[in-house]
Amino acid sequence: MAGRAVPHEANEGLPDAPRRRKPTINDVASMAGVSFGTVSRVLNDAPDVSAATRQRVLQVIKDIGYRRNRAATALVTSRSTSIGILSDGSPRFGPVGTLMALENIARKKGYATTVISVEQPYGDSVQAALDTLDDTGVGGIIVIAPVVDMAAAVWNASCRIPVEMIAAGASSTPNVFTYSENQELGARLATQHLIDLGHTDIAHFAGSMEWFDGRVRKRGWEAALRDAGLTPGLCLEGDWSPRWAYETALQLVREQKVPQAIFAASDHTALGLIRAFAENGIRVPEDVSVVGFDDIEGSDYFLPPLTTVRQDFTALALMSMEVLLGAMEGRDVDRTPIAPTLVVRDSARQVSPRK
Amino acid sequence: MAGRAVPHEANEGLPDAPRRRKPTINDVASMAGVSFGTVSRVLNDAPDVSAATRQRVLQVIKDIGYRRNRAATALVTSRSTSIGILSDGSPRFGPVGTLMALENIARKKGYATTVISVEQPYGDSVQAALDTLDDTGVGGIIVIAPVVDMAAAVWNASCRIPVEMIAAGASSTPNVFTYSENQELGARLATQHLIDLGHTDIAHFAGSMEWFDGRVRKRGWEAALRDAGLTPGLCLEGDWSPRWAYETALQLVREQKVPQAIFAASDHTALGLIRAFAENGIRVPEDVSVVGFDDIEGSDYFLPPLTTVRQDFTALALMSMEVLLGAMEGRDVDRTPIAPTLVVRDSARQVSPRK
DNA sequence: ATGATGTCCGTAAACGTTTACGGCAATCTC
DNA sequence: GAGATTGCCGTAAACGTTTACGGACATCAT
Repeated sequence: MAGRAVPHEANEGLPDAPRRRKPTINDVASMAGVSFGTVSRVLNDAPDVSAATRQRVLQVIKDIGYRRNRAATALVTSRSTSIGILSDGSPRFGPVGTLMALENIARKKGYATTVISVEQPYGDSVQAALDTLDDTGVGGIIVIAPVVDMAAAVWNASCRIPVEMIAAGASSTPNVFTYSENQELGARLATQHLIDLGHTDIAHFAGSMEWFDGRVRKRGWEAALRDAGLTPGLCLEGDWSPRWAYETALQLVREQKVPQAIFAASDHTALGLIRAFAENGIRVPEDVSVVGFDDIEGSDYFLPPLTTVRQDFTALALMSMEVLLGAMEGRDVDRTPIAPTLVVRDSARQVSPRK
Repeated sequence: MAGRAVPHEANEGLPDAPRRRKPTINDVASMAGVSFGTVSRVLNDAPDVSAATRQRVLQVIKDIGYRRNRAATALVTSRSTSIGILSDGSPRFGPVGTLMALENIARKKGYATTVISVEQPYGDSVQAALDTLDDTGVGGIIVIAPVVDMAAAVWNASCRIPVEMIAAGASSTPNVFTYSENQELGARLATQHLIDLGHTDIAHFAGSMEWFDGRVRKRGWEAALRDAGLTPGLCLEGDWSPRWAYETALQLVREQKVPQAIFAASDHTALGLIRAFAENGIRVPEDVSVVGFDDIEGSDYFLPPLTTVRQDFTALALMSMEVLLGAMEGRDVDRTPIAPTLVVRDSARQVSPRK
């Protein structure tokens, strides 16, 4: 039976090897010939430990692969090293982008993130999620609430720990403060670009009015027009989908009501309406100018490459993490919103002198 | 001072209200007139407690909003109610889709998820992330490893708790077992579709060979061709980006080497090459048939609507969660991979009888 | 009445840390 | 050289649970 190959679980049969139990602070202490108090001190970079001892302890820690038990620490300090993220389950561009960026920033700041998502109807589910997050010992919570109803649920919920909400254009309450990019500005940028190109008949294919983003982008469109002394044109309210935009645009074509220029509330929306036009021989940008919103991957390779507005999710995540950390530590931080940028490509052109 | 509106933080000024400390099991016990042991029993649905007492305790719990301290529980039981997800930081379609789906499934199964992402170079960072995850007390870890290097780092890492890797076509090791969709099948489906349409000159705009997905999709393309008795045509290896596809396709046009049909490794790739063709008067699908992979949002509204293959991330997440949970509980579960499906739209057509 | 049997409940110890406190040398002060 | 000071370290208690054990009381058969 010699030479039997047992590649892993090598300590399986050893009589007194401690069943792969994680080493504790006491193991370290006895191996280093000190008391657990001393080990705790070096773990926490506390003073009152000589350089020599510190070295020795550190060495033992490395040797036996000791890792601090977070549960025990959390229990006694009730401090935590992770932050919670509550998101809606939607796979849409904005929320997902924010989520990924948040995770990245948190990691760089040394925080783990635990995320929970909720689905419609948002009611108790939001409160429950907040509670669960609290239970897991997060120090603060960031809510990605693109949908108005979800934000309302958050406002109505109660929570011991700091809660920050990322919701475009929503207002802060004493319990939960909000942060977001200045999407209204983004919409203004888009619309203004169209105005600068000489267009006066500028329609809006809006997103869902159940979303803050939809509301705010529409508001920006209106405001830009108003400020330029133009009367807002057609505004159709949809659901962000290419399908809706396609069908709505088809309708416009049938009714011969195709506008000069269109600000689409999202790139996906733009995609749908551009196809509807293409199928009917209406060219973008020659016949109608279009600008989108989001700058999704590939929008630079649409036909035509889409002029759109880009949000900086990394900056957003960075700022909102800063804000949350500030709240957790009782600091006060600057809270001016991030500005999106216009990226101009080929889907909008100078108004043509036709007719 | 009567009637003053103080909607929240109501107990702020009360003299002897315990500074909003979370109630403990002892608080519940004393209020219900039992010992903490009894409360623990009702908390854990243990027997040996009379119906009446159970009711009373439950009522108190509800009244004072008691919630079990997870850290304390974890400390003593060393069991956990959350699972860890390790992902690469890439915002690409596949990984993100998987991530979102995993989170959803986990929540439905009553698990919280804590996610950490790592960036290149994957080396110690992967081991560190695994350790951190372990520290936070997760019961198992799912790694989303689209990139070969990352998977290698996982294979080389060591971890006390079960680790499952989602990596297309990678093999299991004793330490970490893998699971994935059958992307090779997906690629075969796409290629076979082109073959069935009568094409014989079928090129492949491949993804990155640093990705499992890129490798496996290429393998599927080759296999389908071989099985049909056809010799594989041109294969260009790229990086998933529309830009690369665009420039590569342009090159093909210049060299007059545009193939009859193309299987693009991703919808984004398809997007780029279609634009290159469009700019040069080459029509899809009239002049060249294209099928993509991913079925990203909006691909049904590309010009033309893209024939592509769709992965079922929900099913994938469900299965892999099942597998992980099985491993955590020592069960054995079925591990046959999910099959993607072909969704045919307008970008591929019967071979034209030109020339 | 006696012992056996069950039902319900209380108690002690443990999980792995942190923190506050106290103690013992060695060094300094005059 | 006596007292005060400093630098280093050990110890006890606490954090909020779970688990194993044991005890009180009522019920039942004999």
